[in-house]
Amino acid sequence: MIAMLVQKIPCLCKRLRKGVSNIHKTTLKDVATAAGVSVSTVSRVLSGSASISEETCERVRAEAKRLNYTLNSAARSLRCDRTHSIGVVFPDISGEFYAICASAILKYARKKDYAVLFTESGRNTVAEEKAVRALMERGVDGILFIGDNTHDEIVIRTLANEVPIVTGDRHIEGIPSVTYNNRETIYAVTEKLYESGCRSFVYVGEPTDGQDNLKMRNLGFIDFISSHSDVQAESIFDSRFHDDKLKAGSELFIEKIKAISPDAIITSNDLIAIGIISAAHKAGINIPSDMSVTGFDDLRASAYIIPSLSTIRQDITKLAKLCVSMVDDAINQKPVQNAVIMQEIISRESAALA
Amino acid sequence: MIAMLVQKIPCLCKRLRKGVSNIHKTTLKDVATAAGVSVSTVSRVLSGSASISEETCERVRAEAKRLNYTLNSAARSLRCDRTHSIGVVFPDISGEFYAICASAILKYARKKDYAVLFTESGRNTVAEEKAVRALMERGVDGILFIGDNTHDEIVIRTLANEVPIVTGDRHIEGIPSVTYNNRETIYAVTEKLYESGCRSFVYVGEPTDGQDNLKMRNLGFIDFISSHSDVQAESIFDSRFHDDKLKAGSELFIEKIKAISPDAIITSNDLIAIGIISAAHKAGINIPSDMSVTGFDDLRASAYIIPSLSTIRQDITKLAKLCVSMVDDAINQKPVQNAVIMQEIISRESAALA
DNA sequence: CATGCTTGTGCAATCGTTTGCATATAGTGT
DNA sequence: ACACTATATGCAAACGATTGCACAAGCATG
Repeated sequence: MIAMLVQKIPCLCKRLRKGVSNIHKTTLKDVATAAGVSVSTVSRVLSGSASISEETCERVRAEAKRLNYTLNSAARSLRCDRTHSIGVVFPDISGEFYAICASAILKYARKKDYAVLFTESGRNTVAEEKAVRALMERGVDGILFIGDNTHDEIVIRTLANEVPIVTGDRHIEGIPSVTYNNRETIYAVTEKLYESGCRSFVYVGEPTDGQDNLKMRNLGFIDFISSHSDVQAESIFDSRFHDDKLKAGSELFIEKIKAISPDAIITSNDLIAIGIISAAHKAGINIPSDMSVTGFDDLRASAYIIPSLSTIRQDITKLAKLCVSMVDDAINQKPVQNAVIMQEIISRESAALA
Repeated sequence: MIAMLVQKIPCLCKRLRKGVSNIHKTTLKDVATAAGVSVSTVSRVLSGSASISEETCERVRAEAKRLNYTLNSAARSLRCDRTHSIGVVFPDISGEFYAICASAILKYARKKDYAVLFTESGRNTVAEEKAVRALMERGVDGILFIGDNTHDEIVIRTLANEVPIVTGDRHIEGIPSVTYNNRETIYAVTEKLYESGCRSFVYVGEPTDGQDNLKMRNLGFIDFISSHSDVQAESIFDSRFHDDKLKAGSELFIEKIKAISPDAIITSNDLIAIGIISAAHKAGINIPSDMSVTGFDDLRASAYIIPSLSTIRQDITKLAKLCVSMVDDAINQKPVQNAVIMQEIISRESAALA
């Protein structure tokens, strides 16, 4: 009986609007009627876009408040072709770096009155394209791509013709971006280790396919090594890091690094470093007296683990702030300029980098 | 000259629409013209909402694809009074728990074709109200409140009359919720420590004002203690944990816990536990031989720190999945039922909980 | 007093989609 | 051949906010 009734109702929309939940949302029209003026006047009062007499203004505002008027932003978006929202594409929002970045983006976006639509690419081209398509359907005013991306630049380039785009922690020629000086920093770290006496090094990181940051970090290492003939060095790229960096770091140590037994291990990530330290500890190897280990990111816990981790800090808040402000500028047709943020070397117990 | 020109243009919207960036977005009308049918037919084909001849369908779909048609969801929202989006309010999205939760929400929401609008309350009533207001303006179909909240229940209760609401990791009488069994779990943890020989305990956590989870955790502790006369126990609530749990844990240890020197420390958070362990290590106190320490949350790094942390795992993915599915049900007027998720005790090196 | 400017307000079109209703054509049963 | 249904399509009215244009009233200038 009830099933039949439901089936007979032809229009889901109408049903929802007028049907079961009949909380009528106050519209401009309601306010206009209540205040005895036209809809246009109310609109102008509330947006402050024209000269309206003080008296009318007050009456309208009072009624709007009394009736608990809430703007219908779908209507505004339709009319103005502007949603006041930005889309953000992360590889995966759950990592500490991206989570902090997301939080900061939210903060700065709110200051500029943008709503934020987050999506995850899951480091998967197909998923990312779908996510971006959804963002475009939602009519975001601009899109932020944060972090490494496995997918083709061409997608972003094409997209850039339709909507303002800014990339964070990544650079694509011709697209506004905010990046870090990865190469120089790793060079400096290697140099500091050298100065403190290390002569054999292992660089450990994820495979660098298509990820410029990781490439740059390794290049910084190579830069130093190739200009110093008295050192031994090796780079290990392991795809297991894509999944669980901590576990992979641990496994990698047991399999390979222990045999090489270098003076210092430079990693591209704190989690990898923590995994290695954990495995080294179990193997009876002391960090840093037997071997130095450096991380990358300065995770919140890195200062508190034992031994505390020497690492590289990236100012994530600055990245977020710059990204939001750049995409805002791009949306408003203002000129934008690429930015590079300097990383900071943090010396703690696991390696002497002072 | 140019400045004058810009000033003379009266309508920002029109300017944006027809002006500088004149990329005309394909509409139903364009597709209709191209396919030689009416707008309604195109709409029906693309939404599959009515019987349309196979031939017409194909022609329309082909044209839509050729012209790269993208739905204007503002228009649809306006017409149907439904945005297919949900709002999510977090205290702060950058913590590991919330970040993982956000990621999972994104995943399940996408499966049900919802866009997600995240906001942060910053544990601040005023900010939260503003955030919620923004969500309402955007016309979200439902709202998820995740995590502890400092603000008044009344706000949520009032809101619940306007829009479907589900709370995650928190319960408010009369509002659908997904929660964890905090009280029982901490009871069980205390019991296990007791069984392994501990007789003096310190419970360490944030002040529990208005945060039921924290209250429940401490109550589980109290439950056990008050039913066993042969133990010594104390609860310490420290407001410094609101800021930097790691650092505060460390300071608290040095100031107080060291003097008490209990057999076991039960904390309400992994970070607090890590801070304490770090300080204990510096003070020459061995965990767990001198003192057991338990955490709460099972952060990713907790298995890899030294000593590895015994803690309590909450299935965050399950929480997210249930929340999304419940709010979806609520939106579609289906009945919803509160859910409680069981926590899991993880025994590692820092305390014997097996 | 005629003209022009300023200020305050309303009318009505518009944004792109959805959908109730009308209609046209084809097919079925008697 | 007639009525009747099913299928396929179009027409036009909404949804709520914005804004160009029109216009009225008030005021100042020559």
